Amino acid sequence: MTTNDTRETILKAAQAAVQAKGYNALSFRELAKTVGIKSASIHYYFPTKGDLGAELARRYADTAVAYFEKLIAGEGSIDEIFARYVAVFRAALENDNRMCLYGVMAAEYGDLPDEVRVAVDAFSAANVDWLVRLLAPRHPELDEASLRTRALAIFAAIEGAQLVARGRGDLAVFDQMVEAYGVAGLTPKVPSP
Amino acid sequence: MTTNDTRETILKAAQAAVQAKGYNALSFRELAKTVGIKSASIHYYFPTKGDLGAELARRYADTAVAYFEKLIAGEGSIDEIFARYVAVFRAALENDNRMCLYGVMAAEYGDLPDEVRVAVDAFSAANVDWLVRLLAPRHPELDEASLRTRALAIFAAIEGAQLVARGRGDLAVFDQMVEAYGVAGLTPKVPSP
DNA sequence: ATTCCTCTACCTATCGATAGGTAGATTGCG
DNA sequence: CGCAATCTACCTATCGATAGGTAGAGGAAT
Repeated sequence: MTTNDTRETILKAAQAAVQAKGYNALSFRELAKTVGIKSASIHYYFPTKGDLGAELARRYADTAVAYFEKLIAGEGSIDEIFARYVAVFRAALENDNRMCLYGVMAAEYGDLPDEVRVAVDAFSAANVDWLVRLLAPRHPELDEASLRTRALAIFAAIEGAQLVARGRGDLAVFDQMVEAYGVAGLTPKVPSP
Repeated sequence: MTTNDTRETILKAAQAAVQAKGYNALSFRELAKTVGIKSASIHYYFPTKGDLGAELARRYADTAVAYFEKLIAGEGSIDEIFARYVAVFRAALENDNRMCLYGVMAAEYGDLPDEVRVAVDAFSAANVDWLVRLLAPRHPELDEASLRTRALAIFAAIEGAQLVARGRGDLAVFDQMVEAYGVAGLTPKVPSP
């Protein structure tokens, strides 16, 4: 296993753990056990837990941004692209009822190292930017500020839907809320499958 | 200080801590320090951390329900009552950028003792029930199931707005999102102050 | 005298982090 | 080319701090 493989394995396992149980519940020992190395070796790659957390959040944001870019450059109507966007958040729930990394970390915001906070904030900013670009053509009547507010509201609503649906342990509940957002006119309407 | 006083003080301090940093970050030692007693004394009232957490969530839900009942029985239009409902969630942010106890705990759902989960779920259920009652007169066209979905979506959207606004550290952002929900037609319109 | 409450003193388990070492691959150089 | 120095990717062992939790002494109120 090369360096990058191990590093990557650590990050993947850490992300899964945080999405399932929160940043605070992430322990180097448990993480090491699932990766198959010793906890000291994790410190070799990530000197402190804050380093790992920040890298985790950065990577999560970067991956998302890259995927979102592909989405918006790809084909399909605004509704269809939005549906694929929502599907990303749905996928977290599909994955053993986990949450978006952002949502989990935002909930623990008051106990996060500064470096992690910065990366967490970057994720929400990236989502808003992207949503603004997606929605701008459909809302020529809105000025920049109103459009941003709308984008933020949409992002927040989806995060909230994920949070609530998780407690229910029912994906259908998430879908229903998303549909309700569309029906109400808050978000684009997600086309029925 | 009577027994009930101490118990109450512990609960209040614990709630504030959880709302700020999460359930996992709550420690008996720190809690004891802020209350002004020893951690062993907390165990006298709450044998385990799970007991404390569950009581915390139950009490939070009970207090909220009692207040919501007062709201819905009081005077004012649906819009005005809804505004007072939203104000409850806003108040958490006003209180040193804390979050709703439900939101924090829901984010840590995967790491919660069962007894705490039950109490957490009860809070969302209570909110949905209440919102259904509030909105029913305005939506005679919706059947029971659709109304419940709408109520759940509104609750989720508010929780999400709180989560996102917290990262921004800006109450105005929360207000803007709530207004956006109203403009879009997802929620009643919160009257301007 | 009993009950209630809080304390001291301690336990075990685990936390993040560090020190120091090692097998093996890589690199620099005479 | 061959050998030495260095680097990589781990390891074991341990640190001090802290987690939740417990036993039992002792003070205060009734």
